[in-house]
Amino acid sequence: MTVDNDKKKYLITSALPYANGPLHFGHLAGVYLPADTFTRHHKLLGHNVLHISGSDEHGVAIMLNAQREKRPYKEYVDSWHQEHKELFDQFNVHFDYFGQTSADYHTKEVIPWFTSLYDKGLIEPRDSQQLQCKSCTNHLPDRFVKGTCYSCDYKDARGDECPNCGIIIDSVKLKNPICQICESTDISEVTVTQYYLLLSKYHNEFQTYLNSKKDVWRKTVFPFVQSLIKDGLHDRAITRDLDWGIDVPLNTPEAKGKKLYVWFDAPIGYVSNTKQLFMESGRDKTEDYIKDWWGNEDTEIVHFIGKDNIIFHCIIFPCMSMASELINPGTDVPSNQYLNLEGKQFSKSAGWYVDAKEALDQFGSDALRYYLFSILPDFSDSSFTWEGFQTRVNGELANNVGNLVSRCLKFWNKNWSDGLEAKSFDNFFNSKLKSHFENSTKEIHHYLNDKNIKKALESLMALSQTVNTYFSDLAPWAQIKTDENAAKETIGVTAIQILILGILFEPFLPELSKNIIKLYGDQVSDEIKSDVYKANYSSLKELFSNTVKLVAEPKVLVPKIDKASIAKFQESLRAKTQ
RNA sequence: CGCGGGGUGGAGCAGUUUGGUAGCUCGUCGGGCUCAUAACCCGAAGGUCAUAGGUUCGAAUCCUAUCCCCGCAACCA
Repeated sequence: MTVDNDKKKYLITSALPYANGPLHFGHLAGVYLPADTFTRHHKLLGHNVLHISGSDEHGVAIMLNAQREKRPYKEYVDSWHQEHKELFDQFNVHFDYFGQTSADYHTKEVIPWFTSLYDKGLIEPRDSQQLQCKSCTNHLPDRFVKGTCYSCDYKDARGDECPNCGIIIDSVKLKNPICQICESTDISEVTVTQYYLLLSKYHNEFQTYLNSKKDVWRKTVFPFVQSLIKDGLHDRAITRDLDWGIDVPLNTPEAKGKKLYVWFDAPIGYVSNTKQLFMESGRDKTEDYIKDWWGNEDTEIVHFIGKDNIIFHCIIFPCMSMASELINPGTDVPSNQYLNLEGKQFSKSAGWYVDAKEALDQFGSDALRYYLFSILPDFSDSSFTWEGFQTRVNGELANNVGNLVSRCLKFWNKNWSDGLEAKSFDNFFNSKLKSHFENSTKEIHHYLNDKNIKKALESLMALSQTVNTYFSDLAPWAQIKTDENAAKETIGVTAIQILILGILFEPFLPELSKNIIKLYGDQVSDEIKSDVYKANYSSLKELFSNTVKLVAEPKVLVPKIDKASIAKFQESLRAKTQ
């Protein structure tokens, strides 16, 4: 097994969840689960790795919803922040730091970004026309206004695009505009001054960066980005007239009352949260969050996101990072496609979603993680179905893995509860099995390094199946009648394979992994786990060079999902379609 | 000609970059086993790889054209 050089660091980020509503399976499968697995993998390999995320708490949508619920903004985002944090905990998605963009430390981190870009002449104020609702006084960005298309007279055109004729709409020109916030038609055009990030000035530098990603970024990412910039980069407004957000850090009259656009400050949250981690943990005071991590050439910066975030993570944030010279741009952006629900896109407003928390309470994290991994939308959209969930968990995880642990370890406990002596295990270490496990481990690592989580888990499941075959071929239940030592060896060697499987499952299903390892007792140290994960079996061999007994009676590790338990979820969705 | 993704045995998918006997999981059928969560193991059937042309000794894979499905992605986070 090759070991990466010690200098290399992995800075892994997960898209900041918007503190404005419940998270569903799409978020988990698209971003948080793959990121968690990738992180756990590198931690087990002993690499220097951080997984950073946090709540994204600014923006118009949050303002409007907080107003609707008549709650103070801060209280509103705090409650969603808490909610999301708990969900991640229950799903065993672990972050080294999960912060908030409404926190003071974040504001402090954002200001230098703005001033640096401003001082370099990459930010300037410009006037533009925008609609404003006279009734509720809100400014109306594209999505907050509807009206009649000025090209085809379609009555229900959106503020950004006409669904009928497909043209890109300039919302100011819409006929008969209607405010989407208060339904008023009393709308007028006003001139507003906003600050623009002059990405057009940065086109060549960005192009150089992009070219270097041709063979790094996924096929679903690189061509898309390339097509977006074929006409050059567009300048973007990065301020808004809102009363919730980070103040524009300028003392000019134009800046008064303006806030930074949420997408300007949000990605900086990755950096501010890293800094806050070091501040709070005091883990290694000498470790500098910029010098050692964000600005370090030996750091691989990996942004896990959904495809709706590509523009920001592949174009705007890299430009901001390079132009401000504050941090290095991302190395890889493994953007996933969308996960649908029973064939249709999740939609909170239409009620077409499953509250991840409710499902978790019913089924636990192993079953849901397993199924979500198996349908991970890494290269194309996929669909969550309750029937698929039941089939895959029962047919694969329960039957293949759960039952394997049961059949072997129960046999062991029933016949030799005092333990098995060293010679029962020894054969694993000089057999073909060992190299088989080494090769499989190598394959799994290869896929994980490639961020191909689905494939990695498939390899692991295939490995588990070979253990079932091994066990069946030797038939210890027959051996024990004629040659007890042979039976002991079958059980011993299978038990070792199960333990290794348990350790290899850690990045995917940490709960299951823990439960399997637990059966073998405290003697399976973190060091042994780490060695075994790297397919180095010497410490494991040492452990099994004594008599070993199981410390716990094996229970059902993976309960079957019965029809009745998924029925109520299916039922509530069916009600939504009527 | 808006852009992107996709169309492979009954279902869900891999394989397409670098052409060379069409693969996986589930389901179905037959057999074995009885340690185990009615689980496990072995074997079999089942595909003109959306369609039509073309290149080639050879095409799921390359080229051209057409059809169908999904999404909207620089002011939805």
